[in-house]
Amino acid sequence: MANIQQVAKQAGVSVATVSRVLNGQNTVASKTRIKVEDAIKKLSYEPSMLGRNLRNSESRILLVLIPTISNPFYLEIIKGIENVAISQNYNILLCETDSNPERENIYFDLVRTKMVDGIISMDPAVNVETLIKLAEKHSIIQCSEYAIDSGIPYVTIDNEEASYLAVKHLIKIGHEKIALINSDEKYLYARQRRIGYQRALEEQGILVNNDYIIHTQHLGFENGKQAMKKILNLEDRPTAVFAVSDLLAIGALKEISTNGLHVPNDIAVVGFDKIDFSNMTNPTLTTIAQPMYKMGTIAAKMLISQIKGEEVESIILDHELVIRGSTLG
Amino acid sequence: MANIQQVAKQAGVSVATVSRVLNGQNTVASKTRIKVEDAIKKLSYEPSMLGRNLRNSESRILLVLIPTISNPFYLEIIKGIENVAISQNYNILLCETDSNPERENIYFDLVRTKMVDGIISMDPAVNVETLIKLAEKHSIIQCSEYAIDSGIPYVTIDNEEASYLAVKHLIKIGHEKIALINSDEKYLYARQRRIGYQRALEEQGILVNNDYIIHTQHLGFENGKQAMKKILNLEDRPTAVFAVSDLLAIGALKEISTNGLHVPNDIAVVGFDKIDFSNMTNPTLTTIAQPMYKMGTIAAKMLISQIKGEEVESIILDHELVIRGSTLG
DNA sequence: ATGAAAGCGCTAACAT
DNA sequence: ATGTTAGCGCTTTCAT
Repeated sequence: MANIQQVAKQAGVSVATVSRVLNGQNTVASKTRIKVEDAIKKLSYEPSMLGRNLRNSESRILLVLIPTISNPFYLEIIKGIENVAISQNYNILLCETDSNPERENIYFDLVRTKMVDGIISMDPAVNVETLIKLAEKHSIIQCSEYAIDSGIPYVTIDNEEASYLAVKHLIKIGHEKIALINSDEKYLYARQRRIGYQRALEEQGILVNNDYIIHTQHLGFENGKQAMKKILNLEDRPTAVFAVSDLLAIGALKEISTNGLHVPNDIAVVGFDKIDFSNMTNPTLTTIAQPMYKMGTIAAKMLISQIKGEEVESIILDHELVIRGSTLG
Repeated sequence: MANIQQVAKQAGVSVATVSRVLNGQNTVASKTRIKVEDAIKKLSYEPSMLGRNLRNSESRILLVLIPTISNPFYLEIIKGIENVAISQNYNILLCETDSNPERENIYFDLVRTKMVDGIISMDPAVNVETLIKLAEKHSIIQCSEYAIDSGIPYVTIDNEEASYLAVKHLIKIGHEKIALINSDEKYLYARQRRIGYQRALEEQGILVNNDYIIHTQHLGFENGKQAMKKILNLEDRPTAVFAVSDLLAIGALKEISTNGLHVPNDIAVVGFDKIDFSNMTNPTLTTIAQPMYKMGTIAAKMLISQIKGEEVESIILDHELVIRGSTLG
């Protein structure tokens, strides 16, 4: 493994000149440049990022924190982040926290120890106090889930409005007994989506029935099945269900058909996220589309700006209702 | 941001002693150790990995190359890799190649420039010659897809046997007209799986009908739908389909029911991988289970051993047939 | 246009 | 048990 010294020697120039060639500076005479390039080729030299990074005091790595890689919701976001990162010569370290504070702390150390230059946090369960403290000295962006007034810039959607839109759609097609499969309301987005749900009902003079609101610990398929089981056992069975995640909704779909009922004739279902799989079910799933890819690109751009020392502002992106088989009689 | 010098000064010792404390060496008197620890706390010092990595000539990052993050098959493998990596104080850089050689080369540079310590390649479309050349100087493991006699250690399953098992199951439950949805046979696993398919048929004296073999460019849901469309248009329509990926099979499932046919009564379907979603469809999917998590842990352990300079041997893991709704009348 | 030299933060060999 | 010091590979300031 050649280093910059050997290249300099081979080319008969100083290391400074080699470095200049490496970094594309135009202060090098083209004759010299060619000598250096020849030497580089001859020694098949590759500059070490370890040296460069130490010197520049950067790692050119961005840390992306997600609760679990199993929810496809995050995949599109990650793609967006990755594409921006690559184009700006950054790489991304993808880390699953499993919403485990201990594990999270290990990952936070990555920025403290300069192993990464900044963090995009997508974990709703993140310890906000720790995050705020970390943000004093390091570059941090929140994506999707965020903390109000934390001073940490975020990119997200209007959860309350989106939820309102979903429920209003169900009401419009004739439903009044609408259940909500929500996640734990310790999360901001869960509280916001519940409020949207309630607002849609109340606006139409429909009484909110607390028995119709089921909380789940995670956003997975199994949680959706379990929640739907409870709903099907209700005395006054709902005719529609709004689940705050597609995976939950798909679990609900499955449980409904397992019980010999039909979607949407017996029970209509609406999900949230528009993951790829929401189009693969039978029937296909009506859902709220989030601009996940865009969210990712914006989060990455924000983080990189912040790393450069620029001011960045939070952004709220648009959502959209996608009507498909699960609400189309 | 304090550095090791300032800590040494604060504690009234040399930088060497601070370094010893940092690295848990037992040659430090406990009195001195306490002084150092106090100084570290007081200055809220965090050692810089940039300095350490340069000095140790390592990055403690493993590169994981996957063709696409959209196929959940990779997710479980990644989890396995990640858990082993973390336990050994490594981190993983996850990179999508999109089976694009250009992009791949950018990622290969990561190991050439010491940005990562080694590579786990899972891309079937990887340029084998480049990979072999790279493996001369760097640590590389192949996972799932591999190159025979390349000298690069790999962990995989017996694709031919697995495919044979799947088709034999279909024959056993009474099918003779069995279609194969395969991917491009430029990939080794595709060739192996086709051989297994043929062997199962021929062993039972069933003639291989080339019209029954459909090739797709990718392993996605849409590809499965398109392939199934072709199969449904066949004059002598098959009564069963074996798809070499669950996503393909799920696409097939969808296309079959779109056409008003029933699975498994009209057409039975078998997939491959046992991704989570294969249990969420209606009917659930019969499939070949690959030990994905285990594959990931083994690949990671192999790579880390190789980085340490140890010899490692390739491993072939067990597969299993999981019989579910799509082949259960 | 080019070179000499300092220094980023750390570890380890060697000296005491 | 602890300190001194060289050096990992690079970039950049300052001098020429």
